[in-house]
Amino acid sequence: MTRYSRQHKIVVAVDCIIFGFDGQELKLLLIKRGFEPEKGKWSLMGGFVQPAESFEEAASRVLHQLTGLENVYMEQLYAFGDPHRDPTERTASITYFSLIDIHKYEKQISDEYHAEWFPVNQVPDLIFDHPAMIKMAKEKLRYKAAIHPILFELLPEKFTLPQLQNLYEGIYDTVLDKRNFSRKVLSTGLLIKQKEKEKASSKKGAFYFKLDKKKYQKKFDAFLNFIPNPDNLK
Amino acid sequence: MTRYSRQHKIVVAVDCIIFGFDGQELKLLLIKRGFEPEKGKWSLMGGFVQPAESFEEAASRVLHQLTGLENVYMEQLYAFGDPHRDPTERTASITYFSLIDIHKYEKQISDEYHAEWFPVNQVPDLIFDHPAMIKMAKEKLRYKAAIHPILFELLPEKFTLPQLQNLYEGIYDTVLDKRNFSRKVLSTGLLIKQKEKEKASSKKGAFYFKLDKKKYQKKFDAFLNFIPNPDNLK
DNA sequence: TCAAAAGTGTTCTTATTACACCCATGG
DNA sequence: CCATGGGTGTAATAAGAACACTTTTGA
Repeated sequence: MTRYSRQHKIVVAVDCIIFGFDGQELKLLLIKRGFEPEKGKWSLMGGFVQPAESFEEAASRVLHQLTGLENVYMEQLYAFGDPHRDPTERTASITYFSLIDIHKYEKQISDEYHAEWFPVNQVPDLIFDHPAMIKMAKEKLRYKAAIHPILFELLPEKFTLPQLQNLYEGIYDTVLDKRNFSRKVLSTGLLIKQKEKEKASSKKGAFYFKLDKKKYQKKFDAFLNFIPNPDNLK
Repeated sequence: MTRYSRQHKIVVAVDCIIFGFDGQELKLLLIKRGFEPEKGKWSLMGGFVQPAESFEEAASRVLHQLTGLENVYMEQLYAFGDPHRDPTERTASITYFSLIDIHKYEKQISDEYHAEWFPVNQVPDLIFDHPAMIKMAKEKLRYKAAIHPILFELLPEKFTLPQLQNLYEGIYDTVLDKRNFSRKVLSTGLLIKQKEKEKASSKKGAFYFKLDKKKYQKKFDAFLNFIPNPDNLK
């Protein structure tokens, strides 16, 4: 068969913007780049797309390499293609952002890559256009979480309402009324109250909830509205 | 400097999903593909990314080639990268969707490519994964237009409320109450009433409106809510 | 026994929906 | 003079926001 013989060809990589939540603040998993150029500098976890791989497969592979995790929430963010974004050679980057339960990733794997979690607002200097990627990912997360029940992906299987509220407050850098928050969240029908309480962070203890996975699938694309005035955010 | 010498390289193309509205229904501009493989079949307008071009630049160039238009609404949709999506040779496609005023494009240019407008729900057989691209673009348009004042991009500078309502009704395949619709639209403050009326489509005539460009810029990312129950759409 | 965090109810305000009549005009 | 499509108002309902006290219990 014919080929597009004279066409310009480009190295294509994937980069993963990996979010986690430690109960206090939103964090990003970054690695120390292991090869030239910019070896030893901080970077998003990435990798080159291999001949038999789709972009999604490459991104899942890369995420798995770093975290040991599979089947986590991941979506394509944006294709970065500026011809000079990597000074070595033209390289496009298809970026993916994922939300993981920070307690589930395998630290020893992560250690091999010299990975560290950084608070989203205190990331170190990064290579190339990775700061722009992170900026876009943060914006998209805030945008999407204001409408869709996406943040549960960052929490462990069982979590409390105060934990969930903390997460929203952290992401939107705001303070929410707990009465209104719990009413709104519970009114979605997405949460199932457990019998046990989390007793570590308060004397009274807070009830655990689990996600109702079936309803979650169904409501995922629904427009919720967890954040009162998404317009008025800082 | 070093190069990623042994890395797999990929031909990268852009494809444009071009929406227009003729006053009656939402349409897509498609071309007859001019080269092998699949020469003569219907296709999205596309082109290969050139060495010095970013993806955005390539997409703008391709759109301009077909329509003669510049500075129209365009946003990146998705990067399609399945290794076998083009049987000739591995080719990634970065897709962009744009909204144009259907009356502004230059028909003679379009004729060179044997381009035609098709109602979005009656597109012919298309090459490769172009049907999936169109499906995604339609979904994104509906999604986005339910929240953001994006559909004005499809209308001429001056338009009437009935025209605008027709557009929303067409895109959501629904019927809206004109009293509630006009109240909601006008309450955004985005529209400036003109003195003239459009007299072609009714005896009484309908007032023209123009977009308040400044407010439009400001409110573009705001969450509006033109469609009563985005959840309950068919 | 008290400090600290969890949990819950009511009122007010605003937004959304449903719904029906008059207006202007060209034929 | 009437058929056609444009334009407008009101009342009922639902959703969102503001707000404060009681409960539990470990130290």
